[in-house]
Amino acid sequence: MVIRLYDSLSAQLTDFVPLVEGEVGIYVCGPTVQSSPHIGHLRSALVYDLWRRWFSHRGYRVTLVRNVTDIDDKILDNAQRAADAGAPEEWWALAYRFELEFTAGYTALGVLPPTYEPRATASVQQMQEIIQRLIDRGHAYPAPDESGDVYFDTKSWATYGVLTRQRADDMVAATDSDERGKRDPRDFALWKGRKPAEPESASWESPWGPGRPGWHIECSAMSARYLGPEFDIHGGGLDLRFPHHENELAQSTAAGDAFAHYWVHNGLVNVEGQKMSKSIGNSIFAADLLGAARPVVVRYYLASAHYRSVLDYHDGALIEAEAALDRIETFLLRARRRLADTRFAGAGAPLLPVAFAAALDDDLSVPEALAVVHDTIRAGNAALDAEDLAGAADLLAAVTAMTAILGIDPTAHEWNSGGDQAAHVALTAIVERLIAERHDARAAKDFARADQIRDQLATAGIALEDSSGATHWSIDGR
RNA sequence: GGUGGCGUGGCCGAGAGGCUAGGCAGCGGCCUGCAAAGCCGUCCACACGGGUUCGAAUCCCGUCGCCACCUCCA
Repeated sequence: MVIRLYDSLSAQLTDFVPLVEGEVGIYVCGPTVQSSPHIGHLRSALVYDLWRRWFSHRGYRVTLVRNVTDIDDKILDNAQRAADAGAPEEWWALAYRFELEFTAGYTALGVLPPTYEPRATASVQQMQEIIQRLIDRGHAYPAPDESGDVYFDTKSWATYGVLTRQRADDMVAATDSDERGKRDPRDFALWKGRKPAEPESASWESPWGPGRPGWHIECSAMSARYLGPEFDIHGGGLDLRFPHHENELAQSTAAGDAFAHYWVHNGLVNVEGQKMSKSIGNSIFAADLLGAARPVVVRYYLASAHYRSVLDYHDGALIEAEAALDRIETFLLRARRRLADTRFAGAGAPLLPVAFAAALDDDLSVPEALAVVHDTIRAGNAALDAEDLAGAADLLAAVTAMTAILGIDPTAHEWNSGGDQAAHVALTAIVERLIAERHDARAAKDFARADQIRDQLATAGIALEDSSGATHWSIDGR
């Protein structure tokens, strides 16, 4: 079965053909760690986590590289601002502090660590080598002023603009405030000469004088360093297509690297139909989102729209996701409860439904895959209703396998951090005592008393469900 | 000016020439002492106007509305 993906460069769905049989190398643009992670960063990381999980399931050996850009104008600006405000923090401390926030957000969401997570500052030498190659090949030039800047010469590269299908002449002239020594306004900085006000720690020696890398070069350097000059998939947010990815593509190919075979871009997240922006102040930060619902609910929500669609965050979005996930959780628990202590416990062929696999093969169509999950749950519930335990066991195994691949099994260990065992034992004793009392009341047809007990437990957030023979209790549906 | 995308039932959100997802909410039923959970049924939509076709939500043309990017961006 072949995996198909939408390649932004050719603008069409394409069969994925790996460079090396059985292997796939994926480079994803990670964050510039200049401020706290928001919902869009989480979605992006999750999208490539899902791609990675699916490729792995399909038997590929996946090398996923997601960088951290830890040197950049904004990081320096923010550090300077902190100093101005009387709360000095070194730029590298600031960058690392935010990097830890990103990692915490990813971890909470169940995003698996990438194979490697390189920092830009650790690959400055590799960047300089590419810049030198570009100069040697006539595609880059040191600025004629004394700035120490080096620019990519867009006019020298005929295919500049292919990724976003733009002709240079049609582009709106850059409103770049600092053109300095550029030959053309579209040229972009590969290397930025050190300015007197900038900290020495943010400066590296180079053949063109002390300075630091421009914004795009780090990805060209790190992708080549870890995946090779030619690799399979390059991913990132849709907003990075231009200029970031366009420039990466231009500089890498102009330097002689074959670069990525496929380009994948994930859609952005809007809030109440609007783009998130600092000026509107409508950003949904990772910490807020993860505080608003169980992490697995957030994961389900972020994964539930197709990865290339715009995802709109609105009031109630998490409640809807919670409802859908509760359905999954209720089935898993119900089925395991019913099958426990039968010969079907833990049985069931763990076969992935064909439709589920086909959906994910088709450009990672998680929405369709989720439809299969829900269809399977309906069939599983029906099997349980009909006391078809063999059938239920198979369907339970299928749902377990599907939700494991998507990382949305709410009963999985990763989402359940132990809790207080002693407290749980104590609670169980009390609740079971009340359930027994209610059982007696029901047997005596004293339904007023039975309902009173149920209502009291409900007030404490404990729900009772009667089924044939036994009463099941749970806290908040869990 | 250039490039790309979107408009689907009460809401979210897939699909992509005929078999017309899925979730949530609603309604009817079954089950239950009553519930809950579950099951069955129901609600059968694709911005608008033309066209192609035996057949269009899907293809083509046009119109309207919305959005993104064009050197800060996941």
